[in-house]
Amino acid sequence: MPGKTINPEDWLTALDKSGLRVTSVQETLIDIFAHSEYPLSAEQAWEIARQSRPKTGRATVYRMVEKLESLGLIRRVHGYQGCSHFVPTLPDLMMLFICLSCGRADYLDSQPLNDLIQQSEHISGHHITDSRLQLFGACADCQQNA
Amino acid sequence: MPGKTINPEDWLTALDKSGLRVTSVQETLIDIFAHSEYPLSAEQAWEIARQSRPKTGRATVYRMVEKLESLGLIRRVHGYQGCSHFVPTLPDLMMLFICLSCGRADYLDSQPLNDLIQQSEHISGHHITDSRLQLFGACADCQQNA
DNA sequence: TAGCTTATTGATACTTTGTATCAATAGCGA
DNA sequence: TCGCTATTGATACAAAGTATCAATAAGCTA
Repeated sequence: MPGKTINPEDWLTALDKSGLRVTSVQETLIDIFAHSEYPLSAEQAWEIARQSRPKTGRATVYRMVEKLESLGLIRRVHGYQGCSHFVPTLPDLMMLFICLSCGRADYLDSQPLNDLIQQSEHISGHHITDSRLQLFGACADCQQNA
Repeated sequence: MPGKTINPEDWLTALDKSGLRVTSVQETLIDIFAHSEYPLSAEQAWEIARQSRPKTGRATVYRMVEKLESLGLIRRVHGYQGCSHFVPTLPDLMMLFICLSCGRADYLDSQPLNDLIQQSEHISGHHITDSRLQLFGACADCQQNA
């Protein structure tokens, strides 16, 4: 599956700019989310964090996940694994595809979604300010290997 | 907000056909979901159910919500109120809009979504078998009254 | 670089949401 | 109407997430 990279440095900068202190827990968690190919829940992130940082607290991870989400650095995945998993946000690549076979996430160009939203606004008369779209299926790799 | 109607009779028929026994709890819950303008959680449905049927058990409601969902009679709303709320499924009207002001749900024609999915499949090479799209904003009514 | 201030952390307790168990109940066919 | 058995309600339990608060550590100041 095609991978787009994420720079943890940028995330720390974003946290710093938001007025928060930059701590070692943050670095650990940012690293975990930035490098995972799979959507992670707070619980899963906690488990991974404790491998390299055993005393990491559970509440701390939940708090940090909340912060990262509210800063827009990670986004919630709605769907097959429940609604408690998160993936890194990639700027300008908004549409999320999850492979039901290997579980990996892929990001698709959001322009078609933007068009759809405009169209729906026009037809319905509603003013649309936000959207959640998730696509599921078999990724290109898994189709070949099947 | 424009309302499309739902026939509880059809739901009971669907339950019957699925091999389940038709019981009074089911009738109560189907009625609740079919007539609510707002997405309801299992917990909320339980509260409403006890108004007319005080001894209704909590687990029973959770079980029934699960059944109704697996039969495709209600669908989960992913978004602002968490991911535990459900709305009735309307055939051929798949795209869901939730008004952030009044909370009501509206159903939009899903053809644009189908087009989008086809387009995304073509571009990405993934095989898309399912999708979740939710739109949020201010409905036509609430825009006027603002 | 040591000290001070205060945001952040970790541990714990708690709340909420959802699931498993099982005897009692009530659909529904005979 | 009877009898079989799926469904129910009550309870206990598990999982997911939040609140509290003393201890810790970031980062400023001198």
